[in-house]
Amino acid sequence: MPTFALIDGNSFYASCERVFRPDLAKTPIVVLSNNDGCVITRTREAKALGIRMGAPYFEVANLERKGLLTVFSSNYELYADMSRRMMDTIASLVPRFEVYSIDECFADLTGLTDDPTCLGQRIRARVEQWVGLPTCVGIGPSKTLAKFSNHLAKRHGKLSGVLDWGSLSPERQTKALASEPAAEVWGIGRRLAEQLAGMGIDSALDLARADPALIRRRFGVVVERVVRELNGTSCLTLEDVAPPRQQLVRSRSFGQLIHERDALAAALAHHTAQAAADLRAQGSIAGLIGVQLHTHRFRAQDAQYHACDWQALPVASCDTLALTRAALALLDKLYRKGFSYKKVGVLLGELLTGAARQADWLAPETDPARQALLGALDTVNHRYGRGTLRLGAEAIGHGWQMRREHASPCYTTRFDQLPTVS
DNA sequence: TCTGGGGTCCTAGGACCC
DNA sequence: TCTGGGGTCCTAGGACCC
Repeated sequence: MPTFALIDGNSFYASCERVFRPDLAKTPIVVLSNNDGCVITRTREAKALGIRMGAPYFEVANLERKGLLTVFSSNYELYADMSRRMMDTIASLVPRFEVYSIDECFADLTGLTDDPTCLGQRIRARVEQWVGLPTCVGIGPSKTLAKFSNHLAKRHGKLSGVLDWGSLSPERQTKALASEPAAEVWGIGRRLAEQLAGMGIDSALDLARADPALIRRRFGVVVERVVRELNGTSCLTLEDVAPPRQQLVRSRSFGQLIHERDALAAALAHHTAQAAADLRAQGSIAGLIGVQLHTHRFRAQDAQYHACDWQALPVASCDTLALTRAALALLDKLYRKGFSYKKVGVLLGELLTGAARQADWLAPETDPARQALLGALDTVNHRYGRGTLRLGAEAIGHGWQMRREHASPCYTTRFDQLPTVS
């Protein structure tokens, strides 16, 4: 029987901030979405203040003004680097693992002779000591039960952050499933939870006891797998090699509404440059490029315009210049004067990676001089920070930058922002 | 006044083919 | 009156995840 562990960081983004701000160890913290829009991470203390997940910033600004809450703009450069350190540390203790998201990973503990709970505690202790981040570990015979155990480990302080499903008696397992709503189960979102409730399936236990054949007919194979996994039959495997991405999207809302084509073009050129760099970092080329343009969807009084168009690239490419040219041409097709724009984005599709890319014998070799130029671009931007070297197109318009009024330094990735010892 | 961004998978239905 | 049965590919939409 397989054994999976799910390890995830507690209030991950906020915990990353705390590593460099020990003065905030016990205080309520929230981290905001891009553009300081809404709350996406809350510490336990912030939850205790009654702050909702997804609450718009203005709802919590009051608490901040009174000094009851510390607010951070999201700093993905910092979180991504802390994530890498956390994953490297976990890799030093488990034979195989899968990075599932920025703050969590699955590990395969099948066949290990160690007691799973002890191993879970070792993982927690090492991540805490080496990286400074608090984690919880859930262990079970399926990924879904590992997730569920992790959820229980978070909820019940008595468990000291680790729960092995296999260590519970059948009676305790039944009680645990009965104590949580079906919506807490991985793979059951709001819509499915509503439909399940209509069938009298309210708790995780109800779901575990549902007839898989009936569930399959009503909801398809995905939910059927959830039911089987809840009963300890593993249907999902550990994917330790990440499949290459199939598409890449890069878009941001603006800090303020934009009317002029040039400002849109500057923002779009910026997103395209970032997307092209991401593409090169994973060794892919794109065959298709798209641009999307949006007005502010929450401003009902404004005329709305939402447009998107695609263009096949003559040659699949990861070249910043070629992609930017194509993106700007699409923008000029889509742009209509007179609207107040809130967001622009670039989409790259038909990505080819690795072997698939080699097999594309129709694609001519990229010009070596151009390759050297792109290599230099990536090297400089990696060493001195993204955006150090960029195209002129990014600089022709202003006013589109994100709002990030509570940004912390990139303590670990920029020389000029290293933490100093006082 | 203020409400993010980036992914994946599955299914149903239509076009088309033999 | 009768008017098959599969396949594949593509797209749109819906659901989920973090």
